Amino acid sequence: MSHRQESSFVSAQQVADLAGVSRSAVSRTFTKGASVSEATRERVLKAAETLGYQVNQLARGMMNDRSNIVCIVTADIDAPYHGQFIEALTRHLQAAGKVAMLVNTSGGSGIESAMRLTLQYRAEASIVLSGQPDRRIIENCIRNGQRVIVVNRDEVADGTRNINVSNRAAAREAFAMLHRAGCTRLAVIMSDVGTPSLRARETAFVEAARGKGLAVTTVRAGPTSYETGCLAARQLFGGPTPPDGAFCVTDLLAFGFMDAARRDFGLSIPADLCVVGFDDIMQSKWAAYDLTTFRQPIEEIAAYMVSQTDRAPDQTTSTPRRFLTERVWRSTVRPG
Amino acid sequence: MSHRQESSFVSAQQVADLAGVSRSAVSRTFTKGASVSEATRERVLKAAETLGYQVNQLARGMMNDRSNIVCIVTADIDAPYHGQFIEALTRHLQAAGKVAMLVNTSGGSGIESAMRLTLQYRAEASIVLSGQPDRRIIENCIRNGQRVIVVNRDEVADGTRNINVSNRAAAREAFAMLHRAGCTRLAVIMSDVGTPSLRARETAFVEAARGKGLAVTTVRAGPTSYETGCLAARQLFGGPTPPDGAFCVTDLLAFGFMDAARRDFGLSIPADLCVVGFDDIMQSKWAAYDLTTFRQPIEEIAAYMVSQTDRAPDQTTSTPRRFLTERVWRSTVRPG
DNA sequence: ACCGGGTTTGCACTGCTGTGCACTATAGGG
DNA sequence: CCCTATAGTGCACAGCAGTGCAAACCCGGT
Repeated sequence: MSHRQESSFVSAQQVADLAGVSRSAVSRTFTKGASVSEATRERVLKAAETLGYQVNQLARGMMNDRSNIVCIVTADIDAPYHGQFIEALTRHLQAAGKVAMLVNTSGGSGIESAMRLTLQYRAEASIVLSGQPDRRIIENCIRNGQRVIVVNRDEVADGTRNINVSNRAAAREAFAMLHRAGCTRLAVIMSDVGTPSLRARETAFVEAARGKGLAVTTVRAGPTSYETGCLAARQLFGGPTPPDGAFCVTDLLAFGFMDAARRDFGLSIPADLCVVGFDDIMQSKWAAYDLTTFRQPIEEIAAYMVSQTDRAPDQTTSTPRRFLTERVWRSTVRPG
Repeated sequence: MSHRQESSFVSAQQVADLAGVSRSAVSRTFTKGASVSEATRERVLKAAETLGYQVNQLARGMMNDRSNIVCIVTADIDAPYHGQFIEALTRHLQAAGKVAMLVNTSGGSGIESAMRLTLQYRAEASIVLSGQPDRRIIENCIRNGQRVIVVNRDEVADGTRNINVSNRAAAREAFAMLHRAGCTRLAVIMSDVGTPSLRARETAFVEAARGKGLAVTTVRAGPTSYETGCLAARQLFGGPTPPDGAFCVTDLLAFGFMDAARRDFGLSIPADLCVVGFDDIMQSKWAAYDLTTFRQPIEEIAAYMVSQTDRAPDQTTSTPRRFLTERVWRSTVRPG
């Protein structure tokens, strides 16, 4: 006889009652490596099947302090790059027996409220894809025994797992490609949010150009979006020094830049203008763009992040893991 | 004195010890509308701040059977349409004080395992964006007191909240637009997954054409993707009856179709070929495509879904809520 | 000083599960 | 037939937070 509301979750006690065993037996049936006889195990499974019982992970998590929840905190979920990243992360997490809690920081509430959610749900780890959480907040997470995994943030807080992508090397190579293609009036299409990884790409490109005695004009016309790319093109080609080679710190920016250059200024790519992007998102191989760019090994990064999600014995700061980008030759740069 | 490991989550007891009050007082300070004096409230808040305490939502959820977790189960998270949907959903969920658990069904484990997760984490509701969960599974969720919200599934199980989009009306209008533009050799670019909404778009278009005495050839060249759109174009324009008007049941298909038609067959749009899409995803307004299509009111749908997420008093089957799509005129159809 | 009314506070119980420990039953060997 | 090793089972407790209830407290009025 259940003392609970009719339409509420089935508990192990109810299964035990129906199967005529103790609740411990039910628990043990669903705990790997516990000692139950085959007979009762079957009785329990049958009763569970009848009632539609599923183990309460919330309670189980409270028991052994392993919620199996991992928080992904990010803004711009609808941006293609983030979408691909989230897809890979959730897939790998589930394969590892964990679940992803997706926390959107675009909603005005900001990142500190996101990290609070992370703690409230006792997530084992937080994967921060975008935004710069305050150092104090991160320290609080770590103090609570949570793992914090961070991409392309240079300042290493104690205990965070850092992941770097070879931004600078790729940016230098981007310059080399444009240089070999004979471009002399160079531009960097940048966004006005100062993410460390984007800044690294910009400065490395500028330095490489300076090494060859070439000046670069940088445009920051807004957030990291297609529209900002359009705007940048209009500023540059409407101005006094139209470029003949551009490095867009993001493929999304490159698309807007290319579209505006072609449609509003009648330029043809790569004849009049060479373009290099960064990320190699799904759209970059679409025929309308066919963008030469640098592939981020999202699958590998996601797999590594998930592996870092396990609570490791040592809390010491590990050296950041470095991932190499791979150059993807397509048709927006003239072959040298 | 804490008997716990050093690096573990802070509990209310520890806060109480530090503040010199009972644990109840701590609980009450963090419970809206409970009776605490201003003095102790401040002492508690101070201690909580010092220790970095956050309420354990897992335990709180176990108490009052309100986990505040809502599961979003979907495949193809990296598809733009899904990305935009997930962004809107998470934003609205967080504004309503809930969190999103993202369950990826692409990982081979399938949808039944996803729904199991949903139950295991005592989610208050499941929002199923793609895939057709077995009727038995849905019934199990409902029996457990969970709300199940489903898009464009015609078969109404008892207690699910259904949401429909005006697929058929839009498809009829798509035909009318192509007809007015003078197209006579029509095609539907379809995917081979039999989602009810996609099928509805196809059949309504075919019926409308038949009403005007026009035949339509349907192509199903693969899953709902850019590449499938390319393939469809190659099949159609390499075949005996190349179309001059195409209805793509998804914008993503339309992009592939247009790119292949332009690049591989030198067609110009809309002079040689008119194209209508469906969804109005972010990329549809990019200059390279500038696709005329039908906008799905994602923001409104997401808001409504989140509102349906609250456990309502009546468990009766509600009539499906219907959302109207809005025609978006761009440049891929000749003006009639 | 005493009493009444209202506000705080602590106790103890609940919800759900995992697990150490003691106990039972069973089988197998001498 | 009896003893022992072992597998299986149930009890009771832990873990964290919310809440009804009763006790304690504070304040003002007489």
